Amino acid sequence: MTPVTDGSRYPPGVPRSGAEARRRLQQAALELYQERGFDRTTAAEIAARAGVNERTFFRHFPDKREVLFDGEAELRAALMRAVAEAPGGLEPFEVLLHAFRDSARNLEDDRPFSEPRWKVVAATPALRERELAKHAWLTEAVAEALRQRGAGDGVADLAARTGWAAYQHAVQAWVDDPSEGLSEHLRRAFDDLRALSAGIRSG
Amino acid sequence: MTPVTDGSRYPPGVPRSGAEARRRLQQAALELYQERGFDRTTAAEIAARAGVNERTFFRHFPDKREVLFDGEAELRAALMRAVAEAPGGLEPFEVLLHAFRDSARNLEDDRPFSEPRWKVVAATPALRERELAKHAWLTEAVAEALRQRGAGDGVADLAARTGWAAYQHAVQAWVDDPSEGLSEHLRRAFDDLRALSAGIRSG
DNA sequence: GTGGTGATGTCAGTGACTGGCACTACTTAG
DNA sequence: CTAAGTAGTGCCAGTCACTGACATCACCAC
Repeated sequence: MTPVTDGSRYPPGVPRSGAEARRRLQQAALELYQERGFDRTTAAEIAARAGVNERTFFRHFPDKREVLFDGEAELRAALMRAVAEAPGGLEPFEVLLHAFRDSARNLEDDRPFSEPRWKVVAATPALRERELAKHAWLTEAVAEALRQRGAGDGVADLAARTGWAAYQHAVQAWVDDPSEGLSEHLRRAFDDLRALSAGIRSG
Repeated sequence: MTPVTDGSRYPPGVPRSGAEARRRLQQAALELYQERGFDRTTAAEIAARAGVNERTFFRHFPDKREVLFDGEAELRAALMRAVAEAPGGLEPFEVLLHAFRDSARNLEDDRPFSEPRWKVVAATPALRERELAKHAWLTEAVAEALRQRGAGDGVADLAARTGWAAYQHAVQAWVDDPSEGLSEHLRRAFDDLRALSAGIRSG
């Protein structure tokens, strides 16, 4: 009997929910990116470590980068919800400070889990590019949420862009100096932004 | 006589400065990206239209995206120079407003030439990603220039990030409404930023 | 005209990603 | 309990981005 395709080497007993394979692929990818670096890791290697076929990798993720950026849709939704649920009567930047602090809590809780991911992303140009694209996407979501809160188009866009920039500054400061909480860094970032802006002579 | 490799099909009479081929490749790439879209354009097609070998394309540009992002080093240098040469005694944001207006002049002059490029970039996710990476690179340059002007690390980073965000907002506003100059949009962006920031309650 | 240098052409090869088809596990209607 | 139906996977062939190695060609200096 000549060896024919057996159709599946997927481990027996493991439910084929798809979510399982997905998780294993993410885990395997992160490990390999840490061990060998992103560039010297092939999709086939990731799939092998996850116990699936290379083709399956690309069924779960559109490309090698995206495997590290899962859950951005949830983050976007959470961010928009936080903006929407901020107390009424607040100025746009105060709304953002409120929303970012919300997001900050998750960030601080997940730090031990997501720190290795950060390091890999920070060390890999291709992954930083993707991250910046995700941030642009999130910034648009923030602007949209501000609009839904009644802000004008111009104000919403400007506040979202500059507010996000301040947020990123705070995150960076927090990574460099974790002795203070992200919430404190955020507070200081917006305060400093206010001080800086006060130096603009109008006209 | 069997046909052997002739070594070069580079058009005779054309000097091999390299800069010539480079320009032709950029032109061909932009044309093809406009006609068929970035994704359905192969590097071989670009090279063919430019009259060179595919390999030559990758000698001039590290990848298919970079061909549309030439001269960023000069832009970076010009930006840093503009920051350095801003009048003394100005607040950080005023320095940036000054520098961005400088950059804005070039942007407005080159508009007819660079507008098709913008459209292609805006329409192609892969190219937008690259553009965001370039912007991050330029933002770091601005921060560095502010530091060389005596600004502290924290202030330089925050001002560069938020200032760049305001700049991008202004550029977008200008593209949407060219009836006013970019310089005016910039002025308004920074004024609006000041007004927004004034709404932050410190603490 | 001879040698050096820079730009190119040619070829082979790796790896990301895709389409198509077959197969298997889990679900649901009957 | 059996028969579709569906979702998740394996397998294969193919395109294309990109790279390394080597030969060839144009131009410049001596």
